[in-house]
Amino acid sequence: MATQFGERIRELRTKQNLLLRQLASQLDVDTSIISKVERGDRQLKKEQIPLLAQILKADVEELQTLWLADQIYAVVKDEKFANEAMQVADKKINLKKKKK
Amino acid sequence: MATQFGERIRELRTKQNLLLRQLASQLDVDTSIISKVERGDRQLKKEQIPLLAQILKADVEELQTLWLADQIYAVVKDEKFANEAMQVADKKINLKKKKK
DNA sequence: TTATATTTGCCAATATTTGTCAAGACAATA
DNA sequence: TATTGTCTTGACAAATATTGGCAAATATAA
Repeated sequence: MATQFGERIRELRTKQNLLLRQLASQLDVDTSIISKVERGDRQLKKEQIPLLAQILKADVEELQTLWLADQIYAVVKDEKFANEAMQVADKKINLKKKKK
Repeated sequence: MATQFGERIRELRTKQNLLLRQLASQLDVDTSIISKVERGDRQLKKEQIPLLAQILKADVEELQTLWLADQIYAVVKDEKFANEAMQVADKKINLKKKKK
């Protein structure tokens, strides 16, 4: 299954008639990396997202959220108790938020 | 903040009057590793959970769930859009489940 | 104090991730 | 069919992260 992030990137890129190689060159990585990212074979590095968003004229926060969702999914995807673990993690996240 | 997993392990271990070194020896790792795991400085390897559960006479699935929750939390803990990403990931998880 | 338990910082070994390159697949078209 | 351009894939090396163990430091108890 492809990643949310990758699918969105491809969508944005093709809508703007950008070639993989053009996007790659602006991001300063090899074309193959973007190809893999869009297909969900690889994760982009978090630090590359802001520049990517800029190139694609996209909302950084949207891309960061999709990227993060992919990271979460990667961790739980084959786990039997994914849902239970998500709930436990969720509680902790919101506990932390309250504290602030 | 300590991990859910680590806190539970310590709880189980102390209740059974096991020393770090005794638990460590049964798990065949250095004492310091268990110390770090219990304090949340380190994550235990997933493969070690079944044996650990056995030693502590605990429910494997409970420990696996706590462990997984910690992995999720580690990924999102400093992220502004943790909640949004969790929601996105959640959708994907349950989509997958339906397919089966 | 002394003895024992736990914690901490550091290192080496191992594993994972990242990026590049080169070759291959595929489609459009001359 | 041969050519061109785009995209995909796998192999590899370099960079980075993780793991476990040691030893010194610290805490706890007798």
